[in-house]
Amino acid sequence: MTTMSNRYRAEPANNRPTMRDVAALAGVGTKTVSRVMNDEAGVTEATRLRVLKATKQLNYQLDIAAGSLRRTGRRTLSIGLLLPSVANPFSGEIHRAIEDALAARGIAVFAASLDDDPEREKTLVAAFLRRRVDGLVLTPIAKSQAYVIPEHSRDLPMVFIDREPVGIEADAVVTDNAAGAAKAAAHLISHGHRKLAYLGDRTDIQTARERRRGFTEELGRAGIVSSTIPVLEGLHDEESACRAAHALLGSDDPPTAIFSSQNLVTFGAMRALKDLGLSKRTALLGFDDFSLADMMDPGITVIAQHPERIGKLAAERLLARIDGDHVQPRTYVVPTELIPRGSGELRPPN
Amino acid sequence: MTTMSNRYRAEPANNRPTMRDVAALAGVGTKTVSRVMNDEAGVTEATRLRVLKATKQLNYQLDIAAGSLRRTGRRTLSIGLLLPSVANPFSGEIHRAIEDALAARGIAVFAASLDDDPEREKTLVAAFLRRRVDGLVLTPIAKSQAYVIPEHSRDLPMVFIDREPVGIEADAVVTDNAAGAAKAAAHLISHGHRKLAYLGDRTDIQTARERRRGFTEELGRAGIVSSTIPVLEGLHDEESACRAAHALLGSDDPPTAIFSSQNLVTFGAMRALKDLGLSKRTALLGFDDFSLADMMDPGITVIAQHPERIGKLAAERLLARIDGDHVQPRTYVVPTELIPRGSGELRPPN
DNA sequence: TCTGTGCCTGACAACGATGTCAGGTAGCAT
DNA sequence: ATGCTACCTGACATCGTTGTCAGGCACAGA
Repeated sequence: MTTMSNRYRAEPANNRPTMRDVAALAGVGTKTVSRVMNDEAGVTEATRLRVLKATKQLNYQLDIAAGSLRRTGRRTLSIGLLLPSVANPFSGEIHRAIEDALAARGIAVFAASLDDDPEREKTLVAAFLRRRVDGLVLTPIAKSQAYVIPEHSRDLPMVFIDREPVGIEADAVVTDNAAGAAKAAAHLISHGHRKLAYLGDRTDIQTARERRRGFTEELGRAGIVSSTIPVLEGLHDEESACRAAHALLGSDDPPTAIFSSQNLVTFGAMRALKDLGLSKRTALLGFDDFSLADMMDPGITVIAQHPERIGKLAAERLLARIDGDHVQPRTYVVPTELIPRGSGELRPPN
Repeated sequence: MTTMSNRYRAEPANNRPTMRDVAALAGVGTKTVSRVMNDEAGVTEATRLRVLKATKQLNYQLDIAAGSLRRTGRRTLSIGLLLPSVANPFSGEIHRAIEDALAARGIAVFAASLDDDPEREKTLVAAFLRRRVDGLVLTPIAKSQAYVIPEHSRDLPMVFIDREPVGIEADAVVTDNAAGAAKAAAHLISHGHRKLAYLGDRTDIQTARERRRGFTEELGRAGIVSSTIPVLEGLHDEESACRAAHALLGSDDPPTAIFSSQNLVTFGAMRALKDLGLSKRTALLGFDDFSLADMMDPGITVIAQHPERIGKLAAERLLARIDGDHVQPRTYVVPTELIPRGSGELRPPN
């Protein structure tokens, strides 16, 4: 009879065991199984072993989601992480640092990519909320993050990374972009350059604006009239940066040093310098480190960010909030580091 | 009175609204709200709008986990992804492709890093199972994956990537490692090399063994006695690879061409060649592409894998299984591509 | 022997949602 | 006016787990 009816099942009858199955097999109540699974006190060692044995026999796994439904605090032991792209190495480092910091607490990470799309930001945040994550780590891209105010007020822990949010007061962890760019300018100037050039990313991005600000402010401090310094912006990929650098270097009065505000822009500048045979004549200093920078000829001098520190700090702040910390939200700034490798130490031709 | 008692609350009373709150506000039953939230048929437009309005007013978000508890099929709309490391660019590409393939279905991705630790593999899989993911995409690292047989038999969709699992018959998506390595050998041989060398990764890794097999088999086909070809293995990082390459190139009868089986090994070889000033004399061909390979001098010729294709295929297989596909599990092989950039086309000195 | 004190346990309700199913209403034909 | 559809709608049980709480048992002290 039963075998007959099995024949008509679309799926095998092989259902996942529940706490009741374990309880029945161990001859105890479900609550006792629950206590054992959660390492609660007040269970005899003998009972505990009996339950664990049943657990193994049935290959039972606790259902965290079902538990969190009833559990006080309703923790799902998961958080949502929104990155420019999980395929981006900088994002990958941050992701890894966050994972490491949360793994000890058994918290799993939902990761998703924004692709510079403000709409996606909202969609993905909503998707995380529907999964009742215990917290969010977000890279803001939309014009305003005011849409998460309701959740933030409901005490959903939230930390923004890389850029500060707009329209909401919340924790943020960012690189010291202005100081880093200023450091770059100072470095080039100290190597004798007066004819600098700035190759920058899209100006709608906060970090790009900060880097430009730091750069030009440092020019001011050095007494260089910034109107004499070419500033090419809106470069968001290698190709456009390469074209811009070509134009710059082919002009009547080419710069002796280039500062590029971002990785892809740096790559574009490197290619242009290589094309024109200027790699060893025109100084280049890029914001953001990248692998193999030291293997180039000359090695590429960079302002390195510390993605692993950003990730670690963000995770620590998030955990603190999850644990009930209610201090005033603030922005945490992570310093940069200048790594000289040759390209930034080239001196201007006499 | 209420204000007084509020003073003693640890947390704001600001609880997340439930379906009952929405139902009450809209003046309907919870089931109707459920129907609206899930776009089920059979709700008057007027009712629908009333519910949606209440939804917005309360800022209500459906709880997917709670729903999946009762929902037939018990889908959580999430999957687990296990990678060597989320910080690894190759893994990042795969991750991204998987995310893109699953986003259309509203499926979120839990990502985690293995760090070459077999124990972590089991721990992380268990963590995913406790969250009742709808499927798993795993990079196997443990000696055997037999431990997931119970879950696999319970019809939990599962696709292994990069390496085939051991001790279980399941879908896998892998690069054609042997063919790629053979292609590399043939390429070097066709450029006049007879004195090749092989720099390889740890031999406990399946992909590394496959690459070595493909390489030596091609030597055989070309009539080169493989015992005359130095094979240095067990290189798992840039430093050890660099040392090995140094030893090799400094020997009495150095090779005229080097094949490196993996990115970090390639980097080590590049550094050694640079140190010894041999970059433009000794041919180098690496397995696996990397960014800036074209910016080196000479550009580095590689056997490129297609992480985006691996990820896409893995996600497609997983979705098919989730949708009830029960075909016999098999291994899907993704071809490689030789990208000539200069280093692999150097000819041996006469 | 009897009472009291702890310590273990399990029955039961509840978490937030959905499947089932019966009831109610409107529209149409008779 | 009546009966029949067809369509909407909501009450209720239920998914797998945990919080609450009361009951039971062993052991110690009187």
